[in-house]
Amino acid sequence: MEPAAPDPWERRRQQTRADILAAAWRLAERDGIAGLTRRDLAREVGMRAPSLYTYFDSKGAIHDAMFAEGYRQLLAEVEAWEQDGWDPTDRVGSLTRVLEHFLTFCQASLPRYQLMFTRVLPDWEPSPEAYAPSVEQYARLRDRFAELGLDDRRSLDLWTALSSGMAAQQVANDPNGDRWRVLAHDAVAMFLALHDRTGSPS
Amino acid sequence: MEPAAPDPWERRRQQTRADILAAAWRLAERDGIAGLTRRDLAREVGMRAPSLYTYFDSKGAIHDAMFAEGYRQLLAEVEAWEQDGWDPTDRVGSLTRVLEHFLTFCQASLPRYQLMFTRVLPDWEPSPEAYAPSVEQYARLRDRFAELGLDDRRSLDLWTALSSGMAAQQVANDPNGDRWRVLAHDAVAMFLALHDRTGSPS
DNA sequence: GTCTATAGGGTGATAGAC
DNA sequence: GTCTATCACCCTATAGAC
Repeated sequence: MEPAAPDPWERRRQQTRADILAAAWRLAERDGIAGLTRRDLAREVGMRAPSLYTYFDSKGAIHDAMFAEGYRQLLAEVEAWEQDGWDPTDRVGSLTRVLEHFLTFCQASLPRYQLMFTRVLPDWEPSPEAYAPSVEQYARLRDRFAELGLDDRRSLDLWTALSSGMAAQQVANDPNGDRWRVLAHDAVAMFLALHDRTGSPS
Repeated sequence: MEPAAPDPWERRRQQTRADILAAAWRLAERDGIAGLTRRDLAREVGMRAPSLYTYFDSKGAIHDAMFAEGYRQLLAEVEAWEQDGWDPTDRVGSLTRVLEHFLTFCQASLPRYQLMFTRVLPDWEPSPEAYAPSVEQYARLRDRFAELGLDDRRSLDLWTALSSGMAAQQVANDPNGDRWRVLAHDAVAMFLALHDRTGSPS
């Protein structure tokens, strides 16, 4: 993200920031994303709480960085999924694989899921900069749907509701299982059946 | 809920509890469900914060009471919806009306929606007693689906994912509009199309 | 630059006087 | 039952030593 700075001071600063973020994810896995406190985080990296201000202006800035990191990871995984198995002539198979991968991604880290897709943090919302990758993700989805011949907003809205709903149910009610993930194929089949009959939602 | 107690002291106590709950909903509408504090709540009912402990053992107990109240309201509305317009011979129409009503219910009060269906409160989850009406609600849904000939868990899981996902999208992205609510008919049509073709999800 | 120490304002919760 | 006083914890932020 940041331009490569040959400045060794800047390099060290970025390294420390990365260390702090890694520690933040560790603590979030342990205590929940909302249980992350500056004191704990500082202790985890061997600092005192005020020293974190050198690297992050506020607690919100830490959440911003984690949020952006989550979307970078999602974007990277989406590219990998598409590399392996995206086929516009096989709509059912392609969408099913994407949905299954998405659910797996959500299950892989509960705090990451909560941070990216829910509003568990009452006093924080992503800054516009942190939000940008999320918008990019949506634009990418729209392009892929256009490839499949699904280019109306209603179809996309129905898909986001379906996929986000399945993720929410899976994470909340069967976090370590596959109760909803195994329904991915059915979900995609019914979604596409609607469009195959009428061309687009009535 | 509580057994009718002719004891006037107990009556007055229940009245005060009801007053506190009403004030809690007022403040939650104004400040968000997570912005509800005991000090504000006490001031709203003309008390000091510690006095609330006479009526609610903890802040969680207040959320419990609000949660249970929300499900009592939902149950009452569901019965009204079924009174007016439930017809097992018209599956598309019946489910569409239920879904539209459900989305309207979710939009009617953001704090109620968040309390009942999301986990915006990091340090609270409903007690088993408060959770009971939620289980009852699910059992009722299962019965109604059985009436429609949809009696397998997979169908029910797909439906909960679809309906909760639509509610989440509507509330989060178009809280005062109908962007997802107008898709209710399409959602139900595609859901039932899957079952009409195969009898049940493959 | 990085740290210690500390301040000021929130929160939920409790002890004990009245 | 209701109050005052207080505790423990969290947050943000700053002054000043090293």
